[in-house]
Amino acid sequence: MADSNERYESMVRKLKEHGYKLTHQRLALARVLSVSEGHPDVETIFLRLQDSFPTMSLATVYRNVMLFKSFGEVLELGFPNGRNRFDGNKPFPHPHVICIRCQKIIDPDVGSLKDMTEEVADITGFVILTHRLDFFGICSDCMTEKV
Amino acid sequence: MADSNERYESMVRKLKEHGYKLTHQRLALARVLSVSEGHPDVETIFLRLQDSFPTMSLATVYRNVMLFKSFGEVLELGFPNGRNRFDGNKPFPHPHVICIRCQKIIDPDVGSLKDMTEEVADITGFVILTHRLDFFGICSDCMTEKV
DNA sequence: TTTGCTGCAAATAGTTTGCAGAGAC
DNA sequence: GTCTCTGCAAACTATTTGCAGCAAA
Repeated sequence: MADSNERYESMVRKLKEHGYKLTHQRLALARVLSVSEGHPDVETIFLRLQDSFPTMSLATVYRNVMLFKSFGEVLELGFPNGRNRFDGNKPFPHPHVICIRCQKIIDPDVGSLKDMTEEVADITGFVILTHRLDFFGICSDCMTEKV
Repeated sequence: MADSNERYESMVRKLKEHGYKLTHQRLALARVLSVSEGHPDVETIFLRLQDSFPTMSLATVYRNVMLFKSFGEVLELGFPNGRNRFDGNKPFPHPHVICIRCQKIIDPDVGSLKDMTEEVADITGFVILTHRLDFFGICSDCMTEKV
């Protein structure tokens, strides 16, 4: 896991560089995103912020998560069920392993896709900008649990 | 591309095996899905069906695409924007290359992810059931087009 | 003081569901 | 003739937007 203080500083720097105001809400959100324990969805981020920031609204969470995403400071993982999840700790493409029972998401340390990306570019004539690789399965906790 | 007649027969067989009725709507949908030219979204499938089937409703498309998906006869590609797309021609995990300008999706012929899947299972302790690999970029048509 | 930001509530868009009539077998 | 399926419209859910008041700089 990346150093979350560095991540936080980077987010704050991007706000300043782009001329956005440093509101309490944005700073609190940057704090939560920079840790991003467990790849939270918007609801989870909202709940974590309410602990320290009771007046926070959902709309503000959406607006500012998207703002940080536009700076490349947050990676959005979209899902068909509409509960997208966010990673502000490692905001660059990397593989995910997702438990289809408990929805846990972890980051495995595996080799990069650089070779395959080049192969795909050669074959298809696309200019490849990014990628997404998810493995779906059942985590060991859920495997040992009674049904 | 797989043989679309074989795919169609397979879909019809699954309907019979599971005791579902062979309605005109389901057969027409199976025909469209078995070709799946261009990984259509629900709206596109709906429009294609209306040519030959003017009374078709969107709800019926949704219900039956999901029915075929439950048989493993259709692969759903979910996207954060909510316009999910479907592949009834190759309903098993395979890489996709997606143009972020024109939304075209193509299937590149690249090596499998078998080795990486095993590596991920070893590292994480997950039982890996499926995966998804998408490359995002700009296709050659869109690259040469004027902005 | 100025300008951008937040919170609220209403709007939006894709998808799902309840129900009465239609159709497969 | 029976029982599932369809079409319609309303419901649902995550997200976005308009707007009036608030707060950062």
